[in-house]
Amino acid sequence: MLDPTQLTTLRAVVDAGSFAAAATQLQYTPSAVSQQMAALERACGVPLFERLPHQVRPTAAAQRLAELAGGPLADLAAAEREIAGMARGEEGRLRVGAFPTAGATILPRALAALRRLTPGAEVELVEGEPELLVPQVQDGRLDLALVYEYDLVSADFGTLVRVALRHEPLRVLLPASRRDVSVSVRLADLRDETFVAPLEGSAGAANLDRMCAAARFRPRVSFRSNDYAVMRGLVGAALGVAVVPELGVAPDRAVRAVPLAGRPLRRRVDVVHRPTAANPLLAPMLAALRGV
Amino acid sequence: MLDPTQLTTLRAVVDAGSFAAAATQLQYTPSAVSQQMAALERACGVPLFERLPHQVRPTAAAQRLAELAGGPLADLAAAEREIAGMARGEEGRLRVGAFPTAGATILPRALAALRRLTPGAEVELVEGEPELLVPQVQDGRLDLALVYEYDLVSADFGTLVRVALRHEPLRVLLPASRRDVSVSVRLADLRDETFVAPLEGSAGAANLDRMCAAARFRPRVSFRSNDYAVMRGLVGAALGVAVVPELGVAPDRAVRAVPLAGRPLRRRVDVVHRPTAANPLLAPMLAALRGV
DNA sequence: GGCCAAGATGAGCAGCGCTTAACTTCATTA
DNA sequence: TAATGAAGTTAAGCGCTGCTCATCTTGGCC
Repeated sequence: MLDPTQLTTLRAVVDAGSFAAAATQLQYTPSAVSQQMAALERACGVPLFERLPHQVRPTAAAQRLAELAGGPLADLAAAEREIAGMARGEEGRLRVGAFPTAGATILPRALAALRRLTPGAEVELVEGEPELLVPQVQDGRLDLALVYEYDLVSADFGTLVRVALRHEPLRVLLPASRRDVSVSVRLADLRDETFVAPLEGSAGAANLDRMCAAARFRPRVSFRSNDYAVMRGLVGAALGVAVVPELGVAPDRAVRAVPLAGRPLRRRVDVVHRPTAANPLLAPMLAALRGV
Repeated sequence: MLDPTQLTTLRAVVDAGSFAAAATQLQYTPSAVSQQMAALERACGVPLFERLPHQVRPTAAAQRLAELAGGPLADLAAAEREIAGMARGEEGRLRVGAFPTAGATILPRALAALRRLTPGAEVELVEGEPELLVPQVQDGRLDLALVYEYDLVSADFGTLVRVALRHEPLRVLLPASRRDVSVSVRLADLRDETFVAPLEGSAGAANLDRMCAAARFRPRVSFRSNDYAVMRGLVGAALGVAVVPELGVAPDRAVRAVPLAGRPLRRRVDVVHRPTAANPLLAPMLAALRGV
């Protein structure tokens, strides 16, 4: 492979018209230019200069080579600049996963902060439950993901790095018509209620089951959904009560959200990523998330 | 400047999927590949691989870089091939000058021979008198030139290299009607003739003057031309006699060409070029010319 | 549990490419 | 004609680079 350094020097020589001028321009000694050009001639197997007293004259081969080398040298420099931009996080793409509620709440604010930090970055968003996102982070399809884990339902994040973002207390959703509870409610007092529960098999459903088991009852379930808006609607229609994390609470005149009495049970929200911080945008994104 | 060797290795790694496979493919040791990629990462300032047990996974930056580098690397290789072709004389251009008669006689045969030697070569032809061509060879506008020099009119070729191609005897052109001379003629016997001479100031005219001066007379000139066909026409019309080199003789029933008696006076035909054999096509062309 | 494969790391060594310095060759100028 | 200076070349020296070889680490696999 022809040496780009020598080709750059060749172009400088052809442009400047002499070894000495090219040396000045490139911050070399004339000797270095002379040796580089001699080496390039050896590599090409063709004379690149006619040696005249006090000057050199580029041959047709040298002029052609200088011309041919211009494009690739510029392209390499452009590639270097683009990669440097990626290194600084000015360009590049970050693939982010998030559980549905986070996508609507935490993420937009974090992404706004990221945009301020790295205006050129592209972000690809994937919504899904932690069980779906974690494998994608592990195998590299995602750079990071927002996931949750109930205190009572441990999840497996393998070797991924977890950064805790927040701990959400769980709330009980009651129809607004219910006046029999005030500032808080004990779960055991809900043993005779009908529950609006998460879908069977989900971490939320397992969490509810374990909470109730700790309170010595099995919840009677009337409806199931993983969509907190749906759950609120059902509760507001007095079709049951629900236990949801704080992010699942929204202003709704038909629904009251009441803290649980006793030891606080929570859902933690984590961001997970591979230990290798391979994407330069990962650090700013983590910073943005922590700042929310 | 990013190192093309490392970029080539990067592409091999991204293609092959592992350092070891790339090493095998490129005839390196795995250690060399590992060190090259570490150096490239240092140069880029961005992780190019996620290190997993027993494998590496190229990051988005690595894939982008491999993609970006493909073009320039291929272009550099293509440039190298083209220059190698020029070095072998398979392509490239040779700029040849020749005096007018040579252009019609010696050159075509030499160029046919050159075409056999280097089929891909391009030849640029310039016709002109030696006084015009020699400076063009000296300053590089021509690679070589066919020139002549009369024995009696020395020419200045500066530092150019001269290769003698042939020595042309001079001939006297007489109207065919002239029966008073047979196998040869002494110049002194032509002292009362009218001459068809080369243009004043040309080497041919100087040659005629000096020849005649040596024979103790000044030629009476009726017509002047540097075109041998014109001169033959004038002689054939019995408007004078002429002295021309052998290349100026052509079959013509109205004209007889007779050798000069006495010490042979000649015109030498040389090829001249700069001492630096900078054009790879120069050597084959010289060979072709010598072969004519 | 032992083995193997992939990659990382350190030592060592050869070669490359720079600078410095001295030399050659001309052109310019006194 | 001699001195000066500029351009290029060449030799010496040295530090850095980049390879190989050897060794180590890690984790999958029989």
